[in-house]
Amino acid sequence: MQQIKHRTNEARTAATRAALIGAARTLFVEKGYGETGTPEIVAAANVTRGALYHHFADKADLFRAVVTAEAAALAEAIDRATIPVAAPRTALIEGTGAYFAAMTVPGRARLLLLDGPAVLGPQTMAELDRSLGGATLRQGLAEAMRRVDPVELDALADCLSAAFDRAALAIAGGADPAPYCAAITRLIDATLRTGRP
Amino acid sequence: MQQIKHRTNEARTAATRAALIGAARTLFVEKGYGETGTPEIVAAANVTRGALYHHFADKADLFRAVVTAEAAALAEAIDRATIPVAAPRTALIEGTGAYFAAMTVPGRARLLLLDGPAVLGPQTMAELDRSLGGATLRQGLAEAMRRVDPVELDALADCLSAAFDRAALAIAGGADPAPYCAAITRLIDATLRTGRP
DNA sequence: TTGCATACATACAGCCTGTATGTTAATGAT
DNA sequence: ATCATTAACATACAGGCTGTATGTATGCAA
Repeated sequence: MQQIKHRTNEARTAATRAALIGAARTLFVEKGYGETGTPEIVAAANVTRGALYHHFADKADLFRAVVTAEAAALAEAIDRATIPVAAPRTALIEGTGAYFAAMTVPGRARLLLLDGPAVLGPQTMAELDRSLGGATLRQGLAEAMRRVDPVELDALADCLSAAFDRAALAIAGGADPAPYCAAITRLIDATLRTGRP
Repeated sequence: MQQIKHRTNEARTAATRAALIGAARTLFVEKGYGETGTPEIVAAANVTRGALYHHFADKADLFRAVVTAEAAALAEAIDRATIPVAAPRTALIEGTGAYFAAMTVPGRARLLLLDGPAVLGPQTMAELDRSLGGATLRQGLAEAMRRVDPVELDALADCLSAAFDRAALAIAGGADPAPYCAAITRLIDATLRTGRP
């Protein structure tokens, strides 16, 4: 630990930011945003509060960085698992399966579905979702239901994703995944059936 | 304001509790749970912090009282609007309409759908919902879809109510209600259609 | 009326947040 | 290679907030 000579500034910044985000993620998941103090975070990251407030505007800004990283990891996991498929219905089913699988990462549901919306607001979370994960669900629905008004399709995608979120949260909370998967599959199939008479 | 002689203890308690819950509700809605301090609350309620901590264990306990009252008001509004109807499909559509109408009360969506779950936890909110609003949606679904496994029906009701919640939150956030109502109606009809082949 | 419990009010200790200021090391220009 | 500048911290401080401990007055029951 003594050979740390001539470290470039860029590397220093990356290291401390990563340490802070990692430690903060652990504590935010364990105790929640409100119950986690910055002294605790910097102690876990082996830095001082000065470093924290040098890299982040405030505690909420650090939390935003944690949530953004988590959303990016989620999007990447889904992208990685989603192989381009022909049938739109299959794509939707597989997509939600990938979503559920990626959502089992410990703490992810709490960060993205519980504390995130409360601390950063729903519109910030929606923008984040749009900029990263993209409108995968919306596109899948659009492809499968051509005759639906695009404005209603937006709302429909929003409501369906809320249903998926609730299922993911319930599973993360210890619920049996099977009935939720069945319910979600039923919901998708039922919705698709209304798109083409 | 000087004629307050010989007030019974019960009345005093009811008055201060009501003043605290009312003031807290206003501030929690305006600024959120985390950004609202107890000094602010007691100033708005014209009491001292001593009174607050005499009637409530801590700030979260006061918040719980606010959320409980809000959930009770929501349940009562829905009960009041829901006239016993014969057709189960009509009952479901009317029920969600009553839910949306009751959810337009300013601040209600934030309290019940945003800060509530984050501060009190999803299971506490679910228990609260169960003890007050009851399983209206679940019962309606069960009546319309006899052949579905009860366990899956629970999950289905949970997911559907999440979709309703998202719609209510979006509308409370300024979104156009029309497409959301259309999407929800479509979702209900599509789901019901899967219950009876 | 007298003793007790309730309903507060006040004071205090500890923690946490954000900022201001100081210090060291890297970077860019000469 | 040197020097000025700036980034990357570290430390110290002020203010506010939470929860508790203690004190007081009023309703209540015997």
